[in-house]
Amino acid sequence: MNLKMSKHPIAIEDLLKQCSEAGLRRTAALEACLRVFATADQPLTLQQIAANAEFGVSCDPATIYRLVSRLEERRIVRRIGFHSRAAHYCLRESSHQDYLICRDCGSVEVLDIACPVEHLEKQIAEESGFSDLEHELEFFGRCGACQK
Amino acid sequence: MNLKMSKHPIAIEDLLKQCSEAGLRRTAALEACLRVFATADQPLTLQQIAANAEFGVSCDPATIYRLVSRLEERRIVRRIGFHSRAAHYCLRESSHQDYLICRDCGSVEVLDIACPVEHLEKQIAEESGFSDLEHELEFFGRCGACQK
DNA sequence: ATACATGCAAACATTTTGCTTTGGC
DNA sequence: GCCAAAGCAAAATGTTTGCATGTAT
Repeated sequence: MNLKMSKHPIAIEDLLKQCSEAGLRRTAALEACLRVFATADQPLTLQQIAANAEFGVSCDPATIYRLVSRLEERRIVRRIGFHSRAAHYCLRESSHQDYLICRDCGSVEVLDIACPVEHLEKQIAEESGFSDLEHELEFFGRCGACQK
Repeated sequence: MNLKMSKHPIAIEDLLKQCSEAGLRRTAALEACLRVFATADQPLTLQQIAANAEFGVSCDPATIYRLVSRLEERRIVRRIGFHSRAAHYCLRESSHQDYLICRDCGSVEVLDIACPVEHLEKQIAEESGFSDLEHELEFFGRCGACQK
């Protein structure tokens, strides 16, 4: 089994169509941004998007920020990881690493569940050459209070 | 089954002992910080630590930053989530949400694995009252290059 | 006494917003 | 022509460092 993702080519035109259906205008920055996303083999920061060779045009950071935010709102791209700007810390003593996080209010709950990926972790350690593997599992959603 | 974590009391003295064995001095800020961590029911930001009622003493943000960094280095606390300061984005089109991340160089690889938590996600959705659940699974470690 | 920890101030990186101008529809 | 998007500038947020002073060991 190969762990790395096998990339099938993504058609920019399809993405552009999605965007226009979502009410976005076909601008140079949008096309550039989609080109970068479509060819990227890993998640990118806003800076990395701008710096990518595929991007081609020069563009203000604020523009990329707003553009990607729009894409995120329209669920064409996803922002990964904790959405909070600040880092979170907890005692290592507690072995829990599974979280339930509200997208809206940012609340973080710790889940008390049996970890389902122990076996997977071993396999990844062997195949990837990474050492000292640990993992975290996060569930993102909208909490009861924020649904109202 | 109750998803929420059941907290067993954590002895501050034990933590202080760990710290002193790790070469840290027993300062007011250290004690305050451990008090907060020991009573917290979720991961905290540096600001939340300082603002917590348990903290008690007033203390410069830079001090807390360095203190928690020291605790992290000594593996007494853990920093959760992507360690990068910048947010990462990717196309939603690709359904992959499993990552292998190097703690040192920050590289992010996308893993092509069958997701082991579908079932769990349904259960959590039912029991938590959260809507629109999605999840991410991250493996953190040290990549081959960074091990040298 | 010494080295580690703190406070204060400043630099830094990134995100976010306000306002004007440009350009897609 | 209208409204969304871009550019530019500045504020906001959170992290990180430098240096002088304080304090645990």
